[in-house]
Amino acid sequence: MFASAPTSLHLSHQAVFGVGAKRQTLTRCRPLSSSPGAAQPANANHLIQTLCANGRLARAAALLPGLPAPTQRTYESLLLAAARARDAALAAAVHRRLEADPVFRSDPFLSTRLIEAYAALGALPAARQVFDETPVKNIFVWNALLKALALADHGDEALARLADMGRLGVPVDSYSYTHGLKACIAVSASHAPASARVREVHAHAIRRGYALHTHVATTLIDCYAKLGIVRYAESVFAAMPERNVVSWSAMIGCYAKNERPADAIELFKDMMASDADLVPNSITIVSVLNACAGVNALSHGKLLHAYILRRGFDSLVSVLNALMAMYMRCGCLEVGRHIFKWIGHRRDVVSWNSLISGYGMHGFGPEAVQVFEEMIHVGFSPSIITFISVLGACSHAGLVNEGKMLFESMVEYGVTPRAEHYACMVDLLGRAGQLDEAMELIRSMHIEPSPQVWGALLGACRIHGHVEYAEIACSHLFDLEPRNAGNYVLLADIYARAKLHNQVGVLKELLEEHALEKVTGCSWIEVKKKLHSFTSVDNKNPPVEQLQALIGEFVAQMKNQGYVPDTGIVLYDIEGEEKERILIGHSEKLAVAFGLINTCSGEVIRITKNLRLCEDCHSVTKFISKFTEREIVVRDVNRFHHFRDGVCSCGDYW
DNA sequence: ATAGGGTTAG
Repeated sequence: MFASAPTSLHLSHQAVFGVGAKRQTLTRCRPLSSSPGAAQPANANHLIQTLCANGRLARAAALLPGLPAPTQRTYESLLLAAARARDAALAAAVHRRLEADPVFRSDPFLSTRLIEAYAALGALPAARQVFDETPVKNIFVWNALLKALALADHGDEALARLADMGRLGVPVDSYSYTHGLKACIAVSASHAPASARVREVHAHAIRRGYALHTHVATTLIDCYAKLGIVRYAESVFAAMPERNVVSWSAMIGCYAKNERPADAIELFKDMMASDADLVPNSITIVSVLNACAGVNALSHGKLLHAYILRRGFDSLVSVLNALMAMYMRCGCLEVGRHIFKWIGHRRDVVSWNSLISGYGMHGFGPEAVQVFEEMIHVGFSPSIITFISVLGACSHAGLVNEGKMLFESMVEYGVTPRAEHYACMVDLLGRAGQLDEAMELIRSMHIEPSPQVWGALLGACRIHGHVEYAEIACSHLFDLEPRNAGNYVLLADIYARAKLHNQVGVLKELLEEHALEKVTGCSWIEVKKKLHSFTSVDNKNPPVEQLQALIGEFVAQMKNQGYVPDTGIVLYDIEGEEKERILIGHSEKLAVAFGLINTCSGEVIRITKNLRLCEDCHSVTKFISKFTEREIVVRDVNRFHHFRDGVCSCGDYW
């Protein structure tokens, strides 16, 4: 009676969960209680499985060698646990045991689990070996290999394996495509560019009738989003018959990632209007909040805030982090700080990073450093992004010594400085006028300086009129990013201010020769929940004339007080008066004028600009804030400027 | 048995 207990227990376990019988048909099954003398096997199998489930891997591993007959379930438990705990030694031990097992050595189910475990451990060669040694490769085995290739960013090999499947007549399924596509978008060293690989798999999926499968199509959208090919993502999305929250979220995320936040918000509205059963989840919310932050659409962000509270999404830290970041990026630092407090003990590194960068972008350098110190004090480990945030904050506030100390301290926290951190330091030193030190730092770099590093130097050269270093920076930038018109324009600007007109001409020819278009200055403002945007070149709209006239009146007032328009920067060969007219038409001034006309007195005017704020707009906006007694908050590409009573929060340092 | 979308950065 008692002797047979383990066996009957085992059987009833299978009967209760209803899995054993099914698995017996799928795979070979070891006969239960093969030797009557060993009451151990069934017991030991259960024990190992229990230990694995409770994370006690060392004990489970110790029992394995002495176990004469492990079951499929035992192997599976061990492999899942090894993958979860990143225990490479355990995975290898199970692998060895499995190879010596006459019953399970060729079992495709366990091969799949083994490949998955090796993939999770980053051991691609071992995963490949298991795959090669599996005699009967079912679709699960193939898909596990494709997943391993995706995790290891081996796009070309994934493509080759998909081709193998076709040649061998293995039917490819939707899982094969999703894994294959994920492998394709890797940018690591490979033969074919990522976009070519994705298009190849896309074409393959079309031929096999899988391109509209919900998971496959959603993955395609995400791939094209990551590659920046928005129109392909759009066409996949448009062709889908059946869209769910995930596909909508992927398309919204595509716009948000590719600098089209306004389209992301519009698509979210479409989603809400399209189907009552389509309910946004936390990921949708986070994407849309990010888009709101991107266009400074505070009123829409507030609507989402209300939605979050109504639906209980405020229980999720990720949502609160995104909400907090949205408020701060829309100019409401205080609200962001309040939400940070509200998150309380649930805050994670992202929350801390957000607060630091929030202070940074609003020019509160010392506060950002203080938050950094507090974060360390309460036991958080700073990440790569923490340092980018805090160094950026130092840069905006001109905290050179603090920045240097933080940069030096990075190694102590186990964070190796990357090009991004060097770019922050070059920016910090350069803005502060320490151009020689900035140059020295670049020369001391043990990694290749990125375009961002040279770009930071070039930006500093523009502020301080340093022609020599600007030329050095550009000699690299023209090589690294030949199609970036901004670099040519900056250098031309530096030459123009140095009155080197011949060189200005040379650069203008270069721009035309390569048909490079500079980014048009664009500013926008939200009035009555609607975004109104202005560009500098657009002076055909009748309302713009009215706005220019208003600015003209302010400028006339300012001239009486000794203001001289900053016409040194305009690159065209035109007369002084025409230059002034162009300055008056700068998009940021137009947006301010529009805000003055269309908002009530006392209301804060919030403007967003896609480029750095120019000196002339900065001076004029300071004047307007005093003259009209209006608070004006301008967000440019880098930071916030709070204009109040003729003074800007940046202290004219930006 | 396996799979799809998100947050912090200059």
